[in-house]
Amino acid sequence: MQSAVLVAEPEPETREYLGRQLRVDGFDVLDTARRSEALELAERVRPDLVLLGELDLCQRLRRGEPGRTWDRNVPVILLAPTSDPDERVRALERGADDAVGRPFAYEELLARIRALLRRSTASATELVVAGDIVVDRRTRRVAVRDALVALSAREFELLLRLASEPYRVFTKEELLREVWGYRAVGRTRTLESHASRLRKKLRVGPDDDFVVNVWGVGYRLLE
Amino acid sequence: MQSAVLVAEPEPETREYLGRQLRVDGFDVLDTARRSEALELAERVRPDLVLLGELDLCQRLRRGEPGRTWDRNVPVILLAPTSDPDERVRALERGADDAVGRPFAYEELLARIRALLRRSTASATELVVAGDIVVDRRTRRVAVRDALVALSAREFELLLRLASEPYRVFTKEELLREVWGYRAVGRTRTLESHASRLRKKLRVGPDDDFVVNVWGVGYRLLE
DNA sequence: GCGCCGCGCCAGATGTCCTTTCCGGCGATT
DNA sequence: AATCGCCGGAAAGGACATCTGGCGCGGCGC
Repeated sequence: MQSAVLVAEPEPETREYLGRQLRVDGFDVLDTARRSEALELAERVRPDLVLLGELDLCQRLRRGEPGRTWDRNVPVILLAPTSDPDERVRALERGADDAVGRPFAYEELLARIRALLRRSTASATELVVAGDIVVDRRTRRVAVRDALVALSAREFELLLRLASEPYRVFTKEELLREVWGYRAVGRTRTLESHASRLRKKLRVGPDDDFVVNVWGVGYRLLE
Repeated sequence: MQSAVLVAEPEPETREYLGRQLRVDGFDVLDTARRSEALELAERVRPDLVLLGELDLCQRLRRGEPGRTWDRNVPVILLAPTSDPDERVRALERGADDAVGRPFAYEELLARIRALLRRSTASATELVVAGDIVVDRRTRRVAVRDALVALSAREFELLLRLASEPYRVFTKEELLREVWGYRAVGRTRTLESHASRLRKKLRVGPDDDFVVNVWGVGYRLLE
């Protein structure tokens, strides 16, 4: 999933440069030069992170304003006006999560954006997506085209292993070793039986066959 | 409440200086020069934040090690060896939440520590809400759909842990470790009987089942 | 000291899942 | 097309996890 970043920076060249770069790096970018528009966008779009060019906006963003309902807890990084550490300290004390001086190295800013997003969305979800199948390892829930599917413990572990590398073929020995912990060979019927049940449970539409057998080798997820 | 900071820094002068300063600023400080001791302290003391002097420890801290059970999600700030921005980028990419170069300004480091603690304990508010269940950790009162429920100390702690991340599945070992402080495995009956009692007490309506068992794994709050 | 309560633990009952077995059918090879 | 090995699906027994009522202990208030 793409993260939406709001860039509130009055200086046109920097703003456009950041917009371009961040889009290249896979973010949804909204940008504005005006303070009032920044707050309006924060309310309307609810960005995942805000890149601020001005310190006073930081306080307003954190404090909130009457009648406005943006997320006052949104992650914020401030682009301080100079390289003076005091300015970074001031920003951090006024509620910014991070602050970089100018001129800044884009690579470092990008790394800081990613680190902050990582921290603030931690434990939100741990999704493994393979085609139409979504596996949430935190809640251990599985959805096929938004239809929830109830799996047993082994079935879940088996699907998780297959979904971790969709299309790849896993040998039976591999699956028995990694999902069951079996060292010896020969208990393939156990695996086949589970694969069969998993295939059936994942069958939401009539033609669905997500768990695919590869003759003489093993199984894979998705054709 | 004081926050505990683990300072893992091989250079003696820096380590002692940081320890002194941070204590003055109201932190509980543990420090060590040795890597193995840093991991041991992370496990035993469970600090609220780690100040790292070496990059490789960052990865080990995040990845975890067999048999060790510290909080792999603990906030981490790296003291990079020089002022080279690339070193900061590398640290951030390897899982650190923040990175400052050397020499560093203590004031900025302090501000960054505070900002990171602010962000990472943001969810630890007084009122924990999970669906129809409201837990007030200050008064230790619990309400299910506005109906007050009386819980014992352990039941409250168990519910609090479950409610801190509703829908997430907790393994039994995890709950026994985090709620009871047990290290060894095998005392699952104790947990099960508390889970059972908690489930019963939270049952306000006839069909309520907030404490849900996940077969072969553990428990979660809410379906 | 006495009663009450919470806690940890136990054991029987209950329920779920895993494995194995059987059989029919398909794929590959000749 | 025949044969052999491999696989899918269903069903059943056994294995294992879980629920729950109850018991003894220890702490606390009276």
